[in-house]
Amino acid sequence: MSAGAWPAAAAATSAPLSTAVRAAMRTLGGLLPRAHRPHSTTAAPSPPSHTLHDYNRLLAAFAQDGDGDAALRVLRRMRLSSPACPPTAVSYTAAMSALAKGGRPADAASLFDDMLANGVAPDRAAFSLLLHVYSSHLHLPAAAHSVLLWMTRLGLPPNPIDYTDLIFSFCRAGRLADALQLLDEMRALNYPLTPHTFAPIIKELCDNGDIQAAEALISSMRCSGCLPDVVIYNIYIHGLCKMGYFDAVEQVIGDSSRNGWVPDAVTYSTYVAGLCQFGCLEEAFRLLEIIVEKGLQLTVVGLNILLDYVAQDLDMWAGREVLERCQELGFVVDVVTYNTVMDHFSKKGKWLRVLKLFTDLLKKPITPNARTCNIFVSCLCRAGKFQFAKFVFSSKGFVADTVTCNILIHEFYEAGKEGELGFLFADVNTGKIAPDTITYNTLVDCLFRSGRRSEAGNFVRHIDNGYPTEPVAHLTYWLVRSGNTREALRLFDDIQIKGLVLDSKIFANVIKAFCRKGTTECSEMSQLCSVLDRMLGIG
DNA sequence: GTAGGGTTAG
Repeated sequence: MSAGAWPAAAAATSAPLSTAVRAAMRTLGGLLPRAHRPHSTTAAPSPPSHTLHDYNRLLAAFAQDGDGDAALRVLRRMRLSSPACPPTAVSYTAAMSALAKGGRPADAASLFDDMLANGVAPDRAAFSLLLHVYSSHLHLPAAAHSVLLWMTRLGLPPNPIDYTDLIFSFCRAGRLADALQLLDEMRALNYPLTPHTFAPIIKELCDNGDIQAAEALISSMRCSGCLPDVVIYNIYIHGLCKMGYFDAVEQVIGDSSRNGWVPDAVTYSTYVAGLCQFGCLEEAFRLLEIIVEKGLQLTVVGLNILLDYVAQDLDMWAGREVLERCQELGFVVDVVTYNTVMDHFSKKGKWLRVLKLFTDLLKKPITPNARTCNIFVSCLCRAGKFQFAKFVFSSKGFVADTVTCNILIHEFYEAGKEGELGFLFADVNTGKIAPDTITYNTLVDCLFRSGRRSEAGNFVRHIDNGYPTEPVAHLTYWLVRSGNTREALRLFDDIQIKGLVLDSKIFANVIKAFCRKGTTECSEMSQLCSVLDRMLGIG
């Protein structure tokens, strides 16, 4: 290997080296790129030959770091070094693990094939990892299941964790029957069952609204000696909340100590969020008091959900009170909390309050994100502070994205200031911001509403390869609403002449527009009928 | 290497 091969890759990896990698590198000094070697005035010693153990240690360290490229280089080095040190199943497994952890699960799976092609027999751990990659990373439970059968045939019996992995994967794919069959197999094999095995099954049952089956399975756990823990009950409580069965939630929590578990912050946050979603804010607040009395907190997600509903259903000032109270109580708040509160103030037109929150945020160890910036810009526009918005947009450190672009287009058009959008389109034209379908929809709406009907039509004709569904649906809506139904029909002709299909979204908008017009004139009704005929393919 | 609640901007 050339001396230059590594440093470039090493420089590209900005993450600091982990202790594990450093330790392994000390052993393998000769493998290091020059850039990584400690400065030494003496000549480098001739590279020692490395043992399999050394290589595997290094691979294990790269696996921990998720550095797939480095692991692959080590494998190559093992094969090509002289004397050769052929990688074993352990080496391949570590490299697969590095690839999977580094976000390259497909490469990890194909490395398994390389191992076979190189005549190396996979061991149980290699099969387990392959099964894990298929089930958890690639979301391919059927492939993972075939790995399970394959290893069984080879006399390398899958362990309870392999089964649990696969059950999880089947459940996530909605294949409950397959998951239940595996559970039966585990029982038949007398494998120990843990809450980990049941959790995904109970979740799937709850997601399907099958509360009775979930409850029955939890009872069977109690009988079989696998005591359900707080995670199992939290999944169940979430299922109950989604159905609005709050009496049952009370009962499950009331029975908790008898059933040997203790409700935690997730239990109560789930319950609070459930109450909010059903509009039971008073109950949510009562519960909040109980949580505080118990010395527990809401999780930050739970708090954010509560704040969102409080601001929507009561008012923002109540939201602010809740926020302040929670901060007094030492509840953790995060950037989403701030975004939520800022957005609600923004919608109430309290831009100074938003500015205050934004500056408060900057003083805290919380980093604003793209949403924070967009909420801020949108708030300034809503308050008519267009110069301020432009200033923020072009400030250093402000990273505008497509959403910023959509906000600005919408707001500037609303205010009749579309002529000032040059600063924005400069960034779009240079490719700094990529427009998306919402950008196009927004532009169609804005063009039409500012009276530029034919421009809107031309625009839709020229986007992408012509007539993308959503902008067409928006244009259709406005045409019908403004009484230009015939023009909408001509638009449909043009689209169909081009060989394109009229999407149901387009017709949905036609109907919506007619409903909004609220007109019952005969001529209009016959036009609506001809549109409906088109929709049904009989026109 | 495995299970829970999952919120905010156009």
